[in-house]
Amino acid sequence: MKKPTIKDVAKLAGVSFKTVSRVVNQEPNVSESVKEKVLESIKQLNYQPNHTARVMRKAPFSLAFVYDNPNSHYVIEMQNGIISECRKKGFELVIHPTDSHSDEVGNELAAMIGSNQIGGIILTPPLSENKELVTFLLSRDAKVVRILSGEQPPDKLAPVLHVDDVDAGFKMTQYLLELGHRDIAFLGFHASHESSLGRVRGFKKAHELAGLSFDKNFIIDGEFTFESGMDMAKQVLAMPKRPSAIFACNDEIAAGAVFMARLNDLKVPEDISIIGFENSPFATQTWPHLTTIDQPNFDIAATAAAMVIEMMKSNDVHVVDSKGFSLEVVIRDSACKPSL
Amino acid sequence: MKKPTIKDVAKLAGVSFKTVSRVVNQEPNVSESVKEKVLESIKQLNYQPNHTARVMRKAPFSLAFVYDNPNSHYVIEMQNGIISECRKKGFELVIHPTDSHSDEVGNELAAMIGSNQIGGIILTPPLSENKELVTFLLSRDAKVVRILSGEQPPDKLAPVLHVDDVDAGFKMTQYLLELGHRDIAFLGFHASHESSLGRVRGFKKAHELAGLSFDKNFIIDGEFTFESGMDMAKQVLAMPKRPSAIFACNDEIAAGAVFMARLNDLKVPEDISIIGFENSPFATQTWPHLTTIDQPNFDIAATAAAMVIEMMKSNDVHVVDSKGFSLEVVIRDSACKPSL
DNA sequence: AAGAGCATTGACAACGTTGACACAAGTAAA
DNA sequence: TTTACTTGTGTCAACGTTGTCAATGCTCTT
Repeated sequence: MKKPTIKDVAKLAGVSFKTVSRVVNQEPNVSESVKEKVLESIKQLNYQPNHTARVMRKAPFSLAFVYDNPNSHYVIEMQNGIISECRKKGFELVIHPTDSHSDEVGNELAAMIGSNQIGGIILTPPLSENKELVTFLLSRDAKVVRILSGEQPPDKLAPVLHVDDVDAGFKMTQYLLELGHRDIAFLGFHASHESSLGRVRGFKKAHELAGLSFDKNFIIDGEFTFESGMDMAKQVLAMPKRPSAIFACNDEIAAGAVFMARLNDLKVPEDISIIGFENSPFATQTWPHLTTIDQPNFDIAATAAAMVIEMMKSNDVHVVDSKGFSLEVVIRDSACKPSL
Repeated sequence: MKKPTIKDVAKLAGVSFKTVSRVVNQEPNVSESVKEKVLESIKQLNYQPNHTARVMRKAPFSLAFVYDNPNSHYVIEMQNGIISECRKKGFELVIHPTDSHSDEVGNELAAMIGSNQIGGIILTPPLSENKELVTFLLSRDAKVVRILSGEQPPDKLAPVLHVDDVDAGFKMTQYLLELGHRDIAFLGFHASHESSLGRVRGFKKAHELAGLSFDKNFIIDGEFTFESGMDMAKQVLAMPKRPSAIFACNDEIAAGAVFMARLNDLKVPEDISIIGFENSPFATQTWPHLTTIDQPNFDIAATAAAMVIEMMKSNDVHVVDSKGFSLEVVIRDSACKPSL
């Protein structure tokens, strides 16, 4: 049995296929009686408008989510956020994992735009930091939304969802300072990592504002991994003046640090407070549960999707404004007042 | 500047647009000289065939990956496997997260099939176990491939990729028995979870084959989470006759068990061996690194994708056969010979 | 040299939809 | 009563491809 087309419905309802099209698209100027008849026929034949033909006459109903991120939790949260918005609006999501070190991304995306497969693109770091890429995509008529770390959008090229890492780092540090900690180690400094830079900046800012100095040796370089977290914690715990708290740049580092603390017979948080960043599953899969910063990835992604869809619908880049997201401290069990 | 169409290319090259179509589709019977001219024009105009129009005349070039799984690592690995295959074959992936408890899945997918958005579907557990759903989708002309746990495909409805959990459970248990363990606890029995059932079956089989009995009290019910792992380990460690090894049904459980062992001042693996299952990032993000079973999710997914694509291309369900995957033990540092 | 056969190319319809426009009938304004 | 506008409906072209078939010209038989 072939799939029914609009013409089959029209024949059954005894009207022209254009009238059926009108009913399907909820256009005005269809009499109640006819509309009813048509809807009846649609149900009877189980008719589904052909999405492809539709796209051909209108614009693409798909957007691409481009990522280059080893953190599957992050990707899935973003992805789910985008999808939830797409479902609401009747759009489709095409995912595009990539390697940001490859020059191919731009061309691949351009090809998808050019072939009408997608109309919009959501870019995450570090791709979203690549100004050339954005400009190139824009020149190809893509609607682009970027998710970036930073207090403010860096330019006016395309709308940006900026996540305020400085503020988050500031809040978290302030929380630790208020608990009474004075010697806080920062684990996970990474010069080429925007988020890391923002978080240290907030870390410093909080100290300055409180009129406190901090030991530069307490800022440790490292990767965003469990193992690097163990290494960095090892360094820090071996120092003559051991910190009373550890600010880990993400939850994996924090989990590694917690583990290393235990290996050194230190209880968390009684002997040493350790906080994370991201509120990933890790945060509740380690013991104690991590006090951390919640990054509302799902919401950010959903907002980004809503923006691109808006831009695609109105065919205008300037229909939406950039938007900032501030992150909040989630208090759990891995930090407390320092022991005297 | 509008996107160039096949007709623009034809005009520039001074041939009919049908000839251009032939060149683009690499059809035979085009003279070298003409082909060259056309390719030149294509490059000059930066022409991209309109994917949508193409789909309308042929069949859909998209397949759906349907999942209902809280494990983001699993989802991402599958997803990446499918995409890698899609890229090679010029297909597109549409992801469809869902709630298997909802009755909507079938209708949603049927709508996507009906509207020509997708042609094939890859189903993962527990959705793939739902025979009604499969039958329904098949009746809607979908090409379906299922990924299931089990030694053999349960029916001939649609091709199945079956992962042999019994064999894997068997191998892992055998490994522990060969190390010399005689009291092994099984953490994570779950009556409605096919994989879990298979793994226990292998666990029992290995004992039987070795002519050994096992303590039924050592088979503990629980969820596939870190916290449940802690709970179950707690139960088992409190038993009068403490096991010398723990068979955890997945890596999260194992990580929870490792943690609980440490809380009880037991060294892993010296005092107690703990093995995982799945070889997720968890396995190397806990200390010691977990001896576990590797599940080649990426390969399984890629194979599944290749199958669906084959079925879509030839428009025949019987063009591919079901396929079994056997899993292998990955030896790391969390299991050793029992102390005497 | 003439017909058969093949390689090359083009004209045209078709896919299933939407948009532009036409037309008939009904309704309000003159 | 005529005019003009509104409402409901239909006809047809168009979107950018691919499939069908016909036309051309060439080579190969005999």
